[in-house]
Amino acid sequence: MKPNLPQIKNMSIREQSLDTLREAILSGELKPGQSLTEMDLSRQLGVSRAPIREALRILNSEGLVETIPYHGTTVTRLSKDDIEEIYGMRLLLESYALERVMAAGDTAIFPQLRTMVDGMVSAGDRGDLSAVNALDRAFHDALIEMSRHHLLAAIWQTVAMKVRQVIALVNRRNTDLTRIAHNHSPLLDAMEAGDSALAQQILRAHIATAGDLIAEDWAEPR
Amino acid sequence: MKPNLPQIKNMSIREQSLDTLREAILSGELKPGQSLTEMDLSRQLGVSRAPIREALRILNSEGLVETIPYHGTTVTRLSKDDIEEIYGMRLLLESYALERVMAAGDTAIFPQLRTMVDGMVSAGDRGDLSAVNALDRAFHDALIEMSRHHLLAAIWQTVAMKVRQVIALVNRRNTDLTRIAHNHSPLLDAMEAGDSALAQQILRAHIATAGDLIAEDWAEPR
DNA sequence: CAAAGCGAGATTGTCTACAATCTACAAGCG
DNA sequence: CGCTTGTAGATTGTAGACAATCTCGCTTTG
Repeated sequence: MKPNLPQIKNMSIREQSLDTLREAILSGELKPGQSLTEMDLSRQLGVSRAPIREALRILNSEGLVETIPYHGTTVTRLSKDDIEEIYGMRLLLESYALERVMAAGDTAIFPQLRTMVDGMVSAGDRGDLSAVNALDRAFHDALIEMSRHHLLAAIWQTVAMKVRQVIALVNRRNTDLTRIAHNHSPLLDAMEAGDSALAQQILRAHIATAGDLIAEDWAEPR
Repeated sequence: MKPNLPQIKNMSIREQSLDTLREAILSGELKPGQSLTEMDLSRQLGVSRAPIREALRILNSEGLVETIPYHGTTVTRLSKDDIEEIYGMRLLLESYALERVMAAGDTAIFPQLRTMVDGMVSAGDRGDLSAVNALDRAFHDALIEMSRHHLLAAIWQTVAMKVRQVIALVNRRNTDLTRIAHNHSPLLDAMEAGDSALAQQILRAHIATAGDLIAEDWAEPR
């Protein structure tokens, strides 16, 4: 009944441009401080300036770029303070999500998380960095999703984007990644055991550790 | 040496349109569900569609309007669940801000807050609704500002907008307002006394009460 | 009579051209 | 020499025209 066809591309040029630019920023392809001129972008993407401009407005309100009138648009710079703020906010939001998930007491959602954790651990053991990152993102996104709070999910989106950008810009040590991968297992254990306080404690330590590792390595660019 | 000239207005048409539209939505002039056509807006504001479109993209990413391709843009509808989410998020963010403010221990900021509270109480006593609302907003904005957390402030912006919109759409009872006005005083007292736990408790009760009062009165439109 | 197909009108999506503004460097003036 | 001023080039801001798409009522057809 639902063939689930691959949904032929039906996105407006604006949205395609938006996705392309956002992906380039989050992946670190476009680096903080880099200046973007509408003409260049429109030439590179083979479209006119109008949809590019609208995409840049959106990126601007998402905090990924900054525009100065008649001067130009640049990818937002990230300072060490910014990173600490990002991880502080991340902790606040995820902690709230976890609290809601635990309060709801819906155990049916745990197997899904377990699959991700297992995958993450094995990916970490075989040193597949990008797989660990992808599953890590999926796990935390799922946690937010399961909290069933639309506004929280929307805000999470913007914070998670910044987290992604930061991670793409630092060279994570391999050992850190495996450690992070293995950290998810006890968190989920505590959740499954219904031990809300312990789960909170592990989550806090997990995120704080990740944030500190990043902040340590952060080289203030230029 | 500094004649302090009145800084001639130099905002782009896009920004002026954005401010005008946002203000109209937040004040309730443009009601949830109302449809906005770009042509109408550009005629009413006397500008072309380009800056209107860019303004609408921004409002869309702020969650104030929703756009369906080739169909139109409408002011985002608000359900009772939305209001509960908004106040839940508001509580989370303000509580975090208060925690940071108390941890910083900078007492120099309190007189400023005291002035607002005094003004709010007297405005409440003489039944000046709009003054109470304005000072209430100023108080909570100041609290966020004093937490010295740029990302928190940015996120607060979007949540505070929704709060403003909600408040503009309900008929607040006069008695509620004076009660809310007087509630700020003990909060500030606890802050000045350095009693972080009590301040948190009062803040939580204050926001939760406000949210419940709103949610009670909320008539699901259409 | 019901359902599919067609077409007019309206609305959004995109493009191109032009205007306004900024930066930088050179020319003029004390 | 130092400061102001003007001009050129580049970039963003805005406008208007055209294309693509949707909605909805009408017609046609089985």
